[in-house]
Amino acid sequence: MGNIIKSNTKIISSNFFKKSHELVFSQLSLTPIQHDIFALFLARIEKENWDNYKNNGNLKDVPSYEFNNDLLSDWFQTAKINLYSTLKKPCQMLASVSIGIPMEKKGDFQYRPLFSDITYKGGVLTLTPNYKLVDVFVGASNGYSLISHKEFRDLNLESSKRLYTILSRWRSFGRLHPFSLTELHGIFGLLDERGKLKKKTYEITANFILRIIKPAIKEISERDKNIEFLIDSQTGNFGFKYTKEGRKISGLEFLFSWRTSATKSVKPSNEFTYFDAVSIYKDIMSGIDIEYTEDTLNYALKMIGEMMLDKNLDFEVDAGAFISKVVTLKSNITIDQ
DNA sequence: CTACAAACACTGCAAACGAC
DNA sequence: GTCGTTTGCAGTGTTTGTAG
Repeated sequence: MGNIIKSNTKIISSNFFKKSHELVFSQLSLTPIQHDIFALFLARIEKENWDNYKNNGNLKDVPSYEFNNDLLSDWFQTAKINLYSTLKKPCQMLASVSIGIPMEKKGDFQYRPLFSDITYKGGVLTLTPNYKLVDVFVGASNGYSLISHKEFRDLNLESSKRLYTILSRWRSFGRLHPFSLTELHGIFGLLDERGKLKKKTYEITANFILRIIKPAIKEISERDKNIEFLIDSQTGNFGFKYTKEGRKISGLEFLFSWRTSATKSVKPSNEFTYFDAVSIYKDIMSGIDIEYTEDTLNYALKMIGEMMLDKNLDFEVDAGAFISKVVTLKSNITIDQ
């Protein structure tokens, strides 16, 4: 095989992995362990691994990612001797999992397999992603969720992992707008390519709340002490509040607050990289409702000149529009305080 | 390290029941 | 009757134990 990204360290160096906006909202069903395998891959993938392939289009330059059993044992919180049992079934299924790509035209659909190859041999797991999904994996256009992988792995329920991803997306933003039921169905991976519910159980809202929302909130609150869920004083519901049309539940709002914001906890602002600035630029320009610290905004402003000169970016940098948005965001910060 | 199987936990579904 | 809640059951996924 061609371009193997070796696990040159026995640990994943960052505390976080990035999940692109496209991935978060794509149609993809995974079991809890499959989520962890996928997270392992996302924690290791870097845009630069794909430079050769992108330049010459040669499939031999599509990277594979290797993980040794020390790392795997830590990642899956199981003794090395159990790795085979832990990984076999989930990997076997994962090799045929495909992702539904959102299409412009209604009635069209497209699926692509996530991985082209998954091998476990001599205690080494090798993941070869589908080269057609690079942009989805590295998040070419939109923002991303910055997810603390330790807590993500600690969550046992699939729904917890999904909710945690969403809450991480708004980590520096205290209050998230209420979601409609349809939006929630999408977030929890319950919709097919036509936007219909895949599982008819969840047409009944109560089942959805009882089997998905409540357990997810409960588990996250137990595992991550950095997040605090609040009790809805009217109903006593823990961590969420209904929005209703008449007496029918039409959506809900998660009631939570992060004790630390991602921008503060990832690294101090003097350690921001150029890549962080690009991500911040994309987030702000796509109009996603995030609350930034003043340091963050200042840093992104400082890098805008460099971004304009960067020929590798796959989008046009509009410095004027960006600066005016940042000025507005900065004035909001001072109003709030 | 690999293989399989039993025990256990979770998910999806349906049906019964209660509040309005 | 409609919508929300609770409960039981069967199928699937995960964990743990045993053996080669």
